[in-house]
Amino acid sequence: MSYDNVALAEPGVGRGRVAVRRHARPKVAVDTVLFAIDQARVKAYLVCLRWGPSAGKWAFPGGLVRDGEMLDEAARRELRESTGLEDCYLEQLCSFGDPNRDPKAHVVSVAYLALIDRTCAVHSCSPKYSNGQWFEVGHLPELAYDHAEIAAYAVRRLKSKLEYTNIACNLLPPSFTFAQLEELYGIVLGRVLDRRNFRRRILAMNLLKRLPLERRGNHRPAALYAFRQRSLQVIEML
Amino acid sequence: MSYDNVALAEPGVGRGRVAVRRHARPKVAVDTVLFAIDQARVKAYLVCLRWGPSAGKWAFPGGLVRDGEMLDEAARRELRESTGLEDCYLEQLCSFGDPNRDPKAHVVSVAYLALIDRTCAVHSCSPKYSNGQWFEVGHLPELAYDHAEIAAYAVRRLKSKLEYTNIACNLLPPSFTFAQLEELYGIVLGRVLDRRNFRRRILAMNLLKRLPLERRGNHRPAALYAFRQRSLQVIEML
DNA sequence: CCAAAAGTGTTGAGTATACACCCATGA
DNA sequence: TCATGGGTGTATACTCAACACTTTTGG
Repeated sequence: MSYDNVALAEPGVGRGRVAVRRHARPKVAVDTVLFAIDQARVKAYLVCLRWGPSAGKWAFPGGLVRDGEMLDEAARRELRESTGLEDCYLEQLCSFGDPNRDPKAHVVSVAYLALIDRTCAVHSCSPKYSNGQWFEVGHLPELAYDHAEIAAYAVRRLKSKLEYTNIACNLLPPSFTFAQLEELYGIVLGRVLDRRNFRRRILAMNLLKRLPLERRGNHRPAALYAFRQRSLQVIEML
Repeated sequence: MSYDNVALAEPGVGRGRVAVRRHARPKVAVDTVLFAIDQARVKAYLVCLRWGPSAGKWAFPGGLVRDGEMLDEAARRELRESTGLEDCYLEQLCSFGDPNRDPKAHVVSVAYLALIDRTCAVHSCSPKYSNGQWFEVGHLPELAYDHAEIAAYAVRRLKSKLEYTNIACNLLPPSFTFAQLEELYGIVLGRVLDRRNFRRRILAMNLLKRLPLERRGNHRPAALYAFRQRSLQVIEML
């Protein structure tokens, strides 16, 4: 590819033009869709932009990638600055590069999906933003840039990964009951699941280990489970 | 996100440093993995780099995205310049952003997957490259940058999409026999398929229409089929 | 009439779904 | 003892995989 010589090598592009262009290359940003389950709803964390032409609009936290920085490092850094989260599940979604997606400049955004197990884990909000808040997915406010598209993509990805990976472990506390797990699946997939069949299916995947503990409450105690691995595990379904 | 103010808003980064950084932002490139089936093998098109520290190494065709250019436009342009292809299936894979992936500069690459139905559709080779050639996937030469990783990702994506979309239509001529289709699946998936079961499965997906034509040859004539749609169609498997 | 590839059905195993009752606990 | 949620088994429909012979054509 020889990136450095590309402009010279491109047929039909004069040298004079190249010189001008050198400093008008697209920038790279990351934007992170952070999801958590709260009150039986999938929620996404949005920040309210303080500056620029989109000031006052809501968006996913993000920002420019620094020179020498890995993409996911950038995503983690922006997320930390906007939410105080030190560590969470993070996965790249897709890149969005419409030159008009940001009215001010050509910014290519690499979108990320992040998951945490409780909304209250989010504390601080960067001075970059005037506000930060959880919104129910499906009732998001009007979003800046092309973030509505990013949101739709993230929801689709979450749903599909729930079906063939152990990704759910990032939306639940370290130990949980089957009822909690089933509720999570029901909420995200948007349909009720048969308790017996659900339990069988999940156990067949062998993702869980039963803990020698029970959750005690007002009623019959419920066995607690944990995921065997917290790292992403894909279920083969040949 | 307010991209423009991000540097100022970042805590712990002094203003002096920011000024220096402004012109050292990562660049954006696209790299395209072009596949075709040839002689019962999956092949990928590689170009040999002429300039830069990786000169002499093979890589997927690609280059920097221009200001104001859509990502897929950039991928198509680079592909056109390197292969002469005017139009083909193109889909975004993933972005690769390791700052050390290119020894010369921090370049974030958005990888693309491209498919054509015959290797001989590739003609020209940009003066940017010293050579261009088809290689059997699985016997690729040593690749520049992180292109080996990109190659692995592209192969995985192709295999999985073959199973639940009509993507195969981009690897076949407009009309084809069931034997050709079955051969294609066998080659890409790397295993032999039962002819009767394969036919049943494919017909159940309802992706094909039977043409009122036959391919005549030395033996019994074979019915010709075509895909109903050439646009990407995802099969729901609830 | 022979070789070569095209085309076609059935059976059995395993998997997924639908469904209802008993259990353990705290109040 | 009752209300509440936790936990389990079975019968059936369906899907998927395995498998072999007949047909059509050109030479």
